[in-house]
Amino acid sequence: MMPEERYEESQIYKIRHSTAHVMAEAMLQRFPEAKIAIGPPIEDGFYYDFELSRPIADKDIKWVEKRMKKILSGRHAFRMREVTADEAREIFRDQPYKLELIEDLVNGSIDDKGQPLNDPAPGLTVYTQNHFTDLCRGPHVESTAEINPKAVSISLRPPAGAYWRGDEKRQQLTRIYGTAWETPEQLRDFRMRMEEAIKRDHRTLGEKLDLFIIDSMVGKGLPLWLPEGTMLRDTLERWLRDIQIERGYLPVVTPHLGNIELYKTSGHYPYYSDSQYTPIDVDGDEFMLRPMNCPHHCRVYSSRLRSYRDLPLRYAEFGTVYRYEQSGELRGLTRVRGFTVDDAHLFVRPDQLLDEFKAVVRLIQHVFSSLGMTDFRARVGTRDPDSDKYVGDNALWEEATVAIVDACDELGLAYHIEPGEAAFYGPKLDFIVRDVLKREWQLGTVQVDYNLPQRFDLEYVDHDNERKRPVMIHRAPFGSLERFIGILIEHFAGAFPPWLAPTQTIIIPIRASHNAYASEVEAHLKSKGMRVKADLQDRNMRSKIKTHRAMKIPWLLIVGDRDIENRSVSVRLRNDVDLGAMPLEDFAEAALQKIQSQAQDL
RNA sequence: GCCACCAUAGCUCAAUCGGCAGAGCACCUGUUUUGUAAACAGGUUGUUCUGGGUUCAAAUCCCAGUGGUGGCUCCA
Repeated sequence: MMPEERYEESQIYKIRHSTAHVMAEAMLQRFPEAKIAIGPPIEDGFYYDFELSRPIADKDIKWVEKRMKKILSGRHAFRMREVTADEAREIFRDQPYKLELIEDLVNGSIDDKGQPLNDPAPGLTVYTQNHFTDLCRGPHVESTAEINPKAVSISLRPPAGAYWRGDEKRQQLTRIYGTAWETPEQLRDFRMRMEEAIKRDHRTLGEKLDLFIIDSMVGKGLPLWLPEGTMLRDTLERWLRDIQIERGYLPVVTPHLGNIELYKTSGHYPYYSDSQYTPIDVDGDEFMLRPMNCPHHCRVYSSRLRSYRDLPLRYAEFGTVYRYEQSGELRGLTRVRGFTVDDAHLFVRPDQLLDEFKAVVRLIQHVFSSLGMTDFRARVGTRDPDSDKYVGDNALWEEATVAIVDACDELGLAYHIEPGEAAFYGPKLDFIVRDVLKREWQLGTVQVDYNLPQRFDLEYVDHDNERKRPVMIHRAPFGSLERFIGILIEHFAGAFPPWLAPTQTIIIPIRASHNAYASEVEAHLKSKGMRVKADLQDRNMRSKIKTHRAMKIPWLLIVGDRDIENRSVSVRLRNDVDLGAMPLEDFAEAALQKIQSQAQDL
């Protein structure tokens, strides 16, 4: 692969950064009393945060956009100047956010525990274009002549509230988003990408394809799975369940609710109380909707005395968990309040850890590749050496981290290490997938845990007759069924490979007189295990084709007199390829082959 | 939770300046029997999200709430 140019050094980064300054200039002309905060480039564009005296309206945005284009057309140079701290304080004397930044730059900032985050900056620089000066490290374009006004827009994304320095206890500012490209063609492509993303939005497709709904009477963030969506979900579940049973996993089922003592023992309560629901009173005892499945599985382990010969024990459950999410954060299936984890907990001896970990990673790789999801990266989350929020002793952490990294190396998995991303009880490996909007989603996760075995006092009797502590591996290839299916919908734009398609084949009789044959074909394919329906409604053939095509059914079988005579079906694919007539048996064989091989094509 | 925007028939949307709430699709009833992207005719469907206010008059203006959308914060 070609080494990619770092975004921060690219021309488009400079364009976006400079356009952000131009937007700030135009905004100050519309809102002279505005206080400016920060305005960095981001993926696909830039933003700038302002404190405004009144809400910003669409007509303000239009005005500002127009003014920006005028400024951009003015061939104004971006001039950099080094200033002393006092000069900077004078320049920005009316800009409290800038003054705060200057102090942090001069002194080096510290976090709320007094730990230094940055060293003091060697010098301060300001950039000026036209009538606007901003505290800025740069770099910028030489002149606005390098920015094409026709490749800039600030009306594609609505303004949003954003807290100063991302801290919800501080002032909420108005964030204006913009996008800027090198050429108008690139801007047009970006618009088209956004439109494509909207077309693929799993919330729209989910409704159109009858997969799921979210009903306000049932509650926010609590999806209802319709029959078609449930078929898809069940297919995924059955598939993974079978794979897991082949690999020695043991299915268990545990309740959605548990006594609060369980979660006190596990440490989830009150440690994660922010994302848990208020306990429920049951005859004077407190019960909680479970936020995780692992405490229940620990108690399954504890149900009898274990020998070293019993390990590894791999308990698997599609376990539904409930977590409080702030209402503004809920989104379709990708962020919900109740969801099902394809969970398993492996209880292993320390000497089994590496092999078991590798087997889990192989399983996850198999799951992703079977679904054609190739745009993912792996992240090894290790602990932050300067933090004390972790449990367990250093030697065990070191051992677990080495096991994870060795496993990745031995499997040839591309990964990068991120200190500070570990769970509090152990290091982990996360699989991060990119969707069509280029948003990254954390899906599968594997975590090594020394903490819960200790908290639940889990033991096994080793061959030397000593009681020892097992290690736990938490793992979930999908992460959450809901989120995973949401991403699958967008990934396939609703056109699922046949093995996943809720309905695989629709049979369309040309006339009512062909209904009997259509039903016969339906029964035949059903007996072979296909998900198939004959559409016998009193409507004409063409309108049925239109309907089922829109539902992205993989195979449409048209049957008429000629087909009855030859015991054939006329096959039309959802991508509008017409395969013509073929013997029913040939179709069944070909379709089953595609289904059984989990083919991506038709 | 916070900021902004939005809410009209089952769905997608219209309704000029505050002046009788409409269309397409869907659905129902007939007619039609069709070889690959919507047959024809007729019909049903409304607490204009909820509650309050302004007005002779409110889908439309104002206030509050509920729900949705885009962000922010958080994410075991």
